[in-house]
Amino acid sequence: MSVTLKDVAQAARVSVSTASRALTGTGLTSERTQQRLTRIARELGYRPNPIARGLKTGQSRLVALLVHNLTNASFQVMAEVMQARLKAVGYQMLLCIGGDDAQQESDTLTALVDHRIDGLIVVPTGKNGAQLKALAKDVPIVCLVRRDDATDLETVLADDPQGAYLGTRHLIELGHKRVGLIVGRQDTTSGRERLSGYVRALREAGIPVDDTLIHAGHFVPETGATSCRKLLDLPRPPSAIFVANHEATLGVLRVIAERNIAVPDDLSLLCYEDMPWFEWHRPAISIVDNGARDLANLAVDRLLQRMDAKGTGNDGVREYRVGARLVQRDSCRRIEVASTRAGKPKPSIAKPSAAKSPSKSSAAKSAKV
Amino acid sequence: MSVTLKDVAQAARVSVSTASRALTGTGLTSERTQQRLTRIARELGYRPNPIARGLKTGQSRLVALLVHNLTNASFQVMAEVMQARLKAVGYQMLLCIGGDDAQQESDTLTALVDHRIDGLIVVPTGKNGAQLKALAKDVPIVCLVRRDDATDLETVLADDPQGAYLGTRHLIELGHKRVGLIVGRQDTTSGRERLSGYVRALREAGIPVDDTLIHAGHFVPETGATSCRKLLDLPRPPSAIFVANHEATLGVLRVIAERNIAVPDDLSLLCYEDMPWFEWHRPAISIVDNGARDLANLAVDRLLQRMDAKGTGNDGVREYRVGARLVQRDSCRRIEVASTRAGKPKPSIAKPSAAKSPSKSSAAKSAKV
DNA sequence: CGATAGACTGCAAACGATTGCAGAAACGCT
DNA sequence: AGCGTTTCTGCAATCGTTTGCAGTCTATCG
Repeated sequence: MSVTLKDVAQAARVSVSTASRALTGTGLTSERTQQRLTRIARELGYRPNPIARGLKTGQSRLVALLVHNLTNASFQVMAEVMQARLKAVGYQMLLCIGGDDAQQESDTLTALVDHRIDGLIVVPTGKNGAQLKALAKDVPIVCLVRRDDATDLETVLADDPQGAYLGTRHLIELGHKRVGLIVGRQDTTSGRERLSGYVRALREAGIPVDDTLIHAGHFVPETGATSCRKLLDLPRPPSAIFVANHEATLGVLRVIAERNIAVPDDLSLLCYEDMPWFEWHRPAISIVDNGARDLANLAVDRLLQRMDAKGTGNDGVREYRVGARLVQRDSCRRIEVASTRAGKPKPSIAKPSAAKSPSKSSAAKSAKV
Repeated sequence: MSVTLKDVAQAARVSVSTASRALTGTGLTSERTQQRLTRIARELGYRPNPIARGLKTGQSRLVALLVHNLTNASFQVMAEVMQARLKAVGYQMLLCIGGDDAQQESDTLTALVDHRIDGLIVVPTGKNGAQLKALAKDVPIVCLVRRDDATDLETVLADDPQGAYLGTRHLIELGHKRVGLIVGRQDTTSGRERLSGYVRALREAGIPVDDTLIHAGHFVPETGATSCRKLLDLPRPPSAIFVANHEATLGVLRVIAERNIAVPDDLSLLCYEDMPWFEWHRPAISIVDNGARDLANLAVDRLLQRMDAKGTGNDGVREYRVGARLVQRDSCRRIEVASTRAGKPKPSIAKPSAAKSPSKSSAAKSAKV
């Protein structure tokens, strides 16, 4: 079948062990034989068998990335970034789709460690914490994007509190007083943290938090649709909606289309995490970018370090954050008075009038004074 | 570290070989010892080491799926389907992103065979035909969605000629005489085949093929935008556009939004391959479904069969097609049929008759095309 | 010139499983 | 009881590498 080390050794008239040492560079080998062997190996097209090697060394040069699904565009770019990074240092990346099913995730997990992966980056569903914790003894693990509270694994998170804060503040600075929030389930890290960022921005601006403006739900488009309808049907509907639940975005857009709502003229819209077509949507949709590339890079950094420092256990830091940033496009508009259509005359005398740094809002088309 | 076969054998006071035979079920083993061993193995938490097993058997129980990217939604569902299917028969699926880079694809390919994968399903870029052909000697390979002309690999294709034919015929049956086609590069299987299906439907209906209505381009949104503009700017623009290039769809939608064109009142739109948000877009977009799930299933079927019938080489059939079907939603509209009885070439401009579709046509704030 | 360190090299034993072959036990039959 | 079958079990080799240990060779020094 394929060329083995033995073949190379025979061709070079040395023993297998010498060949091994020469090719791996380990051990003492004379300069000459080393060069000779690499040449011969190349000529013969020798490729070391990772399986045999793995059996002996206990390593596989395989790193797995386990995500629950790939519909979220961020995961696609993360996967690509990671694959490139890992390949550069000699690892093959295994991308596995865990599904939302706990059993499925669990099975995949054991299959992976059976295969003696050298490292694992996982977006935990939170349903297999115990297993993850146990596995962490055998293989370096880094959690991504979500924290699993049942473990104390090293975790790389988006700075969701900050991202949600930035987004909300942006809308407030544009003059919005009633900002609807559609956010994810409150039993997830991101769900909670984004809500808190939203609240913080409101507080900071002295705007009271109105519970009727906040909708938390599952990570599916339907959530977005129903939440959006409820928001719009409010007696005093919001002048801006912050969709801080990526998966809900489609549902929101659907309702907006259904009702022929003009964005941003009738309603400002801000979303979370980019989609490739957002900038081509009319109007182009402004977003809070959670920094997927940075997340991916940091996760790989952490994992590699962890894999190197095999024995070294608890090294202090367990949680990393990567910054979020606002990407302004055309779906948010400056308004003067908060509620435009609701009859109630709003006391426009906002107390601590924020808007100290209006920032050059991108081509604000209609900032009537 | 982990429990080995030796541990189990010792605990059961039998030899390793007996333990192996009992647990794998191969060979002759007494019913009693078999049960006893399985029990002990379970108690000890024994998990066979796939690496060691692989070294001996030459198999890895790993199957790879290599795609060039995951942005195409079809690939995501295919990946999920395949993973589930393969897991059910005891294989772990490796999902690899080849990128559009030939070198990258090539590297990944060799890494995979180095790891002794048992099978490979690949969406070939067409740039590594020679390598694929060589690899096919070592490992069963099935091509998916695209054919690599440099090889004679077994290939599972969508029925693009039929799909394009169905779509075009649908539009024709709705009364459209001028159907614009936006299609992929003509050096790809799908690009050519979809064009041919379009032409066939036209011919069959006695409609002359107008080259100015046909735009072939790269698999990127920009293609869709520029093609769409050109079509709309024609002296006699089409009354329907068939976007048979999935990746171009976003560009088309963008132009339609830009120009405030009312779909389907002013223009009928038919796309190829679903996206999860198509049914929520307003209007919901009709598509030709290429049958991603079926494709995935068939590919797995073929691969598994091929993996079983190891030695058996050329078994005749080399190309499989899975049927396409039309999914009618709201983006295509019947227009006044020019002539029901004779093929009278009637150049009359379609009048804006609103009678036909009772649906709440969207405000129609726009002028005519 | 011989001893000795130092630099390489080869032998052989792992790693954890599978598997051909031969020996042992159990069974039925005359 | 003796014999041939059948049924099970164990020994040992093997897959392709790595690696501890011991042996060989060269060169250097006294």
